[in-house]
Amino acid sequence: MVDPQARFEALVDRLRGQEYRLTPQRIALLRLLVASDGHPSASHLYDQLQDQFPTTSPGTIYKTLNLLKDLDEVLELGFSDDDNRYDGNKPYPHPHLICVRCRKIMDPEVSMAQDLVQQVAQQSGYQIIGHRLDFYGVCPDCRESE
Amino acid sequence: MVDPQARFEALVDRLRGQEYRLTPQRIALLRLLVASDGHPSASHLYDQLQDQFPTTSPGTIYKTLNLLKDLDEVLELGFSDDDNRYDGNKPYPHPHLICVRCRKIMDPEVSMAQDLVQQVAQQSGYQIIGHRLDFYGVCPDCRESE
DNA sequence: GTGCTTGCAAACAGTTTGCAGATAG
DNA sequence: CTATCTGCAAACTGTTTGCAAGCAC
Repeated sequence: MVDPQARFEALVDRLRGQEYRLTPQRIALLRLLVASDGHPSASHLYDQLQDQFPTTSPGTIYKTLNLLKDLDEVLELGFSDDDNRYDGNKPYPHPHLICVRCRKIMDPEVSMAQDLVQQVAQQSGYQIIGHRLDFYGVCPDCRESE
Repeated sequence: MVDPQARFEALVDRLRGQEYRLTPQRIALLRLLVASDGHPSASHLYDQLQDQFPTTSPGTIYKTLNLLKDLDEVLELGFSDDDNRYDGNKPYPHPHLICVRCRKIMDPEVSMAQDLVQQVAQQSGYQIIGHRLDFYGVCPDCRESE
């Protein structure tokens, strides 16, 4: 759906275009973000960075993720009972399918989602500026190993 | 939509039916829950209980809310960046309309929501066991006072 | 009287913040 | 050279847990 290399370059350009610095740590994080389609958590990203940057810290990762979030280049999925998850490939609201067992997060294809947003806007009179559509179930892998 | 008195009695019966004790604190909390249609937070409930029970503690409130949640008699809306909110009147998943300014939470009338759940189930092959449909906007009151 | 519940305080977990030293541009 | 970034550690916040005393049944 998204070409990882193109997306990586777009993110690099976006940072370079402003006064932001392209540190090796940030470049590695951007690569990980665009290479993940499982919606990684900060601690997952932290683990993956240990090889290249054994001294990197959670704080740095959160700072970069928050920077990207402020630039609207990453979508943060917050959970009150679990780590936040991040999507650097589709940084705009879209439906998510969450396995309650292994916590894998997928993007289902649902044509009806935008229609629903419209319906809420029309019915309520609110101007809808964002949404969060999460569906919970057990993924095929977890169902199998029951 | 829900008769508060009837709902209150249903909750009381539910607790009495099991081995749970109907303490004055719990009864007051149940009354507050069914009387609120604004999806109160634990700290909001705590504030409201101060008159009647000046020594009540957040811990007790959370314990009772978690008990009701385990009995599927209250719906918990968790937020990673804000207090959890609780709905004791409609303790099943349904769409919410959230004001990003004053954090008021309403229940929009949306006929399409169940269709969307169906569509996700069909398209993904997951058995959907829950969902969370949140829409963000600015409520009329807050829009007015801009 | 029994054992669930309360209230208090400490613990918890994920995230944020502050700061001194390091480094990208 | 300078302002931003990193890494570390402490702080923060909402929620949970442990425990002794209280109270519903």
